[in-house]
Amino acid sequence: MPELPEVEVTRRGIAAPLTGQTVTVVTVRQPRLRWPITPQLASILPGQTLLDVDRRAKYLLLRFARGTVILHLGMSGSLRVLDSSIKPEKHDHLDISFGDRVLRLRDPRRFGAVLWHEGEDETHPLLSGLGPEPLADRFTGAGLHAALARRQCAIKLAIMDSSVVVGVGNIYASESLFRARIRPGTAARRLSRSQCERLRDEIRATLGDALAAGGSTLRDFLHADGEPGYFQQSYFVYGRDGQPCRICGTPVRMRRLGARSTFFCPACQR
DNA sequence: CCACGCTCCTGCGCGC
DNA sequence: TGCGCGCAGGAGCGTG
Repeated sequence: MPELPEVEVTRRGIAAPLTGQTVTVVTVRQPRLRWPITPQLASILPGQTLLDVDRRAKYLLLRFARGTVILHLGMSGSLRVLDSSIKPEKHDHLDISFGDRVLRLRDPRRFGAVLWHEGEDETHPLLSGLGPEPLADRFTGAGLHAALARRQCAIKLAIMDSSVVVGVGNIYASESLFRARIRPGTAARRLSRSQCERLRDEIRATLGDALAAGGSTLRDFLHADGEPGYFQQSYFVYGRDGQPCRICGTPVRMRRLGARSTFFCPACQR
């Protein structure tokens, strides 16, 4: 599932070949994603030039003169830049064509979203109220500590809450907490200031490492086959229930937290 | 304000 | 090249 590093790699992968290109045709084959693809997209976009591709949380923001395409990949979404002659396959729901190249969205589970928005980002309900970007300087240990002060929920749920910090999904939540040596079930408000500093640093390091690993897959965005922007890392704890901790050898444990699989080392994490 | 459960959807793994 | 079932998962949203 695309987490923030994958989304950022996707952003770079599509921005490079498409920025400055002008939309010729929009083809919607299946509008029913998480919300319907904005119906007017096919009439609005042609003739407009892609000015830039930004990212906020896991939302990709395709900038045009008249507005922004807000695009989320959900759980199974992927974007590729292909030659227009390549035929769409099952689950290829949307094409934004730029002459002989096409930006193609594939999303088998259809948890993604493609919405047209005119106006400032902050005026859109999906973008207003988002917390800090984890890789930006504005995300600080002190700020995290303050955000957690009244939260009784498990720290893992808190860092997956987009009003606290954006872009930390299920995998990297477990990984960051392992690296910060904090139990996922700890009440958020119980974290000390120094633990928050540590957690902040490890969230950044975890996402940063994944981003670095994904950078090498950029070329895949211009290929027809292979999964673009996806990269299998070797995780410390995620998906490793019962296997030895890579640091101390103690079997990794799995538990449910907010209906999500959560992994931790009972010895390394207190 | 906060917490929690529901919901969307399909591929996959499992048991038979 | 089986079939039917149940789960996983991002994140918005409604409810208490």
